Amino acid sequence: MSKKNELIQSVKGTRDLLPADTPLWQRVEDEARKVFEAYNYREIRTPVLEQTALFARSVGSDTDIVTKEMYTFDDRDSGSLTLRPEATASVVRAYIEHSLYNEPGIQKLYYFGPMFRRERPQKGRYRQFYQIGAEVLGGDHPAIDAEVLEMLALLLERLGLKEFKLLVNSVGCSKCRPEYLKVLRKSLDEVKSRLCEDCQRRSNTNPLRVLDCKIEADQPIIEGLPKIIDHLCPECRQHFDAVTMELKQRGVEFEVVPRLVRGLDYYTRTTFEITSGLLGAQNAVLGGGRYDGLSEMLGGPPAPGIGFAIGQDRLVLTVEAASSLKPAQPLAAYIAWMGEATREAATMLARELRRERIGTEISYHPIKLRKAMGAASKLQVRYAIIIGEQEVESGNYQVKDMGTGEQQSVSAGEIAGFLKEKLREPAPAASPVAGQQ
RNA sequence: GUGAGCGUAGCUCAGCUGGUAGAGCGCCAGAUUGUGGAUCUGGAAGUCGCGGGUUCGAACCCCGUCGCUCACCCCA
Repeated sequence: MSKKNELIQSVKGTRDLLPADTPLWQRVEDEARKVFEAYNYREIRTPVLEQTALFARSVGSDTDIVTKEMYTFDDRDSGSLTLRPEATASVVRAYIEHSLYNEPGIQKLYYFGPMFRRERPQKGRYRQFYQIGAEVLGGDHPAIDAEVLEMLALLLERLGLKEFKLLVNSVGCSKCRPEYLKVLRKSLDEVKSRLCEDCQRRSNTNPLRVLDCKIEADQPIIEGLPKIIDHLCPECRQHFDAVTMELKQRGVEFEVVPRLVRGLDYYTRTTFEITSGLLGAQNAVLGGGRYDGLSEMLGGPPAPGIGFAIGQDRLVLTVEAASSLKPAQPLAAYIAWMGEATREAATMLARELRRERIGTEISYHPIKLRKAMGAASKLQVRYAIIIGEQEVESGNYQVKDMGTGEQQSVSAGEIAGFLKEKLREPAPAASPVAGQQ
């Protein structure tokens, strides 16, 4: 341990999720899985590493993600590779590569996993971050868009979240968007001088971004700018109207936000975002939209699609802030044994309980009963099982309810069954079990 | 890439105009050799982020550097 051994820390923007954190993450993942599968989505797992060209072509070679945020390196024999900054491109690539378009019906796919973007970290934004996402490929019916949003609303509801807003817009298609951009540029030229510095720059580089400006003083001016939903082609207009109508039918609350523009090039028509006031500046919990041309951009057949990505880090922050989920009861039982003469009996009981999926802890070396009870208490187990020489002799062990302090004698062979029966009942109010509905 | 704030014990933090480090919580042990959560007593644990400078003397002042956080940008 010389002083020269410098401490090695986790890489900037990455973090460890410790045992104190993971139950919430698991809970969010479990709920997402259940909801998605109820809507007939199936899981897909794609590599974290992809050819750089995949993202350059789909996300857009002029976007911030591609120009300055990707972790890219040259592999010895595979050319330029990139740690995925998002997963939609990968899912569509896999869809094409394995000809999933030949499967009957449309494909509904979901995924979980880490994404990588080299940005300056801040609250809710990390260099390795996690997304829970889904894609629907092979259909462009407005009912699909509406169903996706209905599903998302259900997921958030199941996670106990109420403070969120669904924002919806349409960004048109390759036919109507260029027309709109012309109109927007023209209007911007007239008002540009009155906008903030950033917006003046955006007017040239990315006029759509001006609509997303958060500067108070700019708002009245932005209000006056032409809206893309007023410049949609008849097909896009019809699609948008159908989506909003269906959302109303399904009882999904939403708000049409003409200024909602998404940052990735492949989006067409429906775009959406869900924001939470419980986050900081990075208030988007999830975002997504339709991408009807993406499959073709990647060399596949025409295959319209729509999808979303939930920022899991942000969702967890939101759930935490709303404290809508209670921590789970950690463990069911602790076995307290006294002296070497009781070791075997205790070990065998632990083995049996664990085989019966009853969470059990036991000391590896003999300790005083007092210490054992202290350990049981710290672990917050529901039951302590006491095995001393008397118990081994009689074959009846002491089972103590740590909540009430009541203790009873149960024969060794019946303990597993006894605990299983008891554990079926919810724990007393002092230690609620997560997610009981 | 830009800006601001903050780095003192495992955690949360105190430490006045520079005099060489403290509290609470947690942890360990004992009071209590077969019964936990309370209480009391004791204990372990700090290169005061790192490097340099000023000074008789630096956790404190100055410079640099690294890290974290938040914000801009952008996005999940």
